[in-house]
Amino acid sequence: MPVEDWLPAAARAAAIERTLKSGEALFRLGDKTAGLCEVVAGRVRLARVDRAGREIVLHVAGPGETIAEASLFASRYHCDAIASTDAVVRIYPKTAVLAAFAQDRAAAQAFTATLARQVMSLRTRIEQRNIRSARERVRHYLSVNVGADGRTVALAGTLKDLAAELGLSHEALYRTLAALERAGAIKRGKGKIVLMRARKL
Amino acid sequence: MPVEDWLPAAARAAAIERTLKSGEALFRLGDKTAGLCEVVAGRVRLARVDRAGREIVLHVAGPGETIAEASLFASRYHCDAIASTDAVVRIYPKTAVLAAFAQDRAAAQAFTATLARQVMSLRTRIEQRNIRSARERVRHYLSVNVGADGRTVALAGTLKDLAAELGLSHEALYRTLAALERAGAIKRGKGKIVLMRARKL
DNA sequence: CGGCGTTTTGAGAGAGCTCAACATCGGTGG
DNA sequence: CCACCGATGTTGAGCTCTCTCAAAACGCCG
Repeated sequence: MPVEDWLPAAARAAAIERTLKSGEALFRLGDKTAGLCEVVAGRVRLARVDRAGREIVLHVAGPGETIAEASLFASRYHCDAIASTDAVVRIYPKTAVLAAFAQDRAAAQAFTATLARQVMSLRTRIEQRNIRSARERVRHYLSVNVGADGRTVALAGTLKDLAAELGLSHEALYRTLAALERAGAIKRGKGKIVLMRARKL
Repeated sequence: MPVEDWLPAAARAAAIERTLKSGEALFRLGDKTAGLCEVVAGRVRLARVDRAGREIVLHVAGPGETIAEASLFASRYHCDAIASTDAVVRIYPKTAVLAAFAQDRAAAQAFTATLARQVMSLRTRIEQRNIRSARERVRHYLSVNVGADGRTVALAGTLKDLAAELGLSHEALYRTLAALERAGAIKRGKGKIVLMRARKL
């Protein structure tokens, strides 16, 4: 849900805009929280680094999406936010947003509903990450992310990015997609995947 | 955070109490949502069933914890809730809770903060589920769930339950715990695990 | 004591990861 | 316009680790 639809103008007016180069960090785990953040352009990923030094992608946000909602109630960030492409973000300071919620009940409730939806989508992601099989994981991703036509899945970034988002090695993803295409289950296009025969997935 | 601390008495008065036998379902995916649910006694797990017929545990709630928060804003449940032990739950009807939030701003904000925390803990769980290695996954679980003393991890149910919660086969969990104990990293007691040498974990 | 579910241990197979080599593509600069 | 370069995309081979199937020891409760 777009920020303009529910965040009162007073809070929106306090926004700070910031541009990020690809690979640049918006914030790091442990930094003090600034506030709610909306992605205006590009893509920003939330990630943590495991003890083996590998990055674990928790979420990828595109234009219109917000990140760091939970940080309104925390003093420190609990993960990294890094631009996956050149990006522009708007930061709504914590105090301004909380003040707006105190005055505008509808805004507060809309925000709560947003969080509730996020909880559901995170559960879905847990379900995905619990799947060991690359094929099933890809299948699950495709079925969750089909567009309105029910057959097309738009790909935001590179396949390598997707592999990271899926928690697979990029080789495994390549192989799985190739196998699915060979089997006639999908067709790959530039920046998209079209489901051909759900039966074969 | 205990429900009594933030939910207004008016909403609490509308609660319906229900007892569940071990294995009994509180609700199933697709059922119409009733409202917020608090676990009074026993343990209730949230789970989905994957297409291979295996159950994927999304969360296990114990006494004092609430489940189905997100369902306040949805019309259908998006996962199953099943009693892992004999249990008692209190259901606060959706309308009563939403009405309370409309009147009591502090309650609404406390609820929002609860959701925000849940988002964070779900992210942590995604991180965990992304780990392939059984050893690392157990290590992650232990480090996230150590008690106040920093060395003891209380186990709610059986090791088999824990294996399901971790998304591991129970054999893998047994072997991993045995190996960690042999290495002197942990010590197992009844219903608990004590960390001995974090170095060896 | 008998029965059932949990806890253990063993062996084998499958699947993804890692390392490695190579092809492709887009952008840059001569 | 073309050569170069880095990153993405692709494929191959071997290894490791977990899963699965099996079987047995253990513990608890009637």
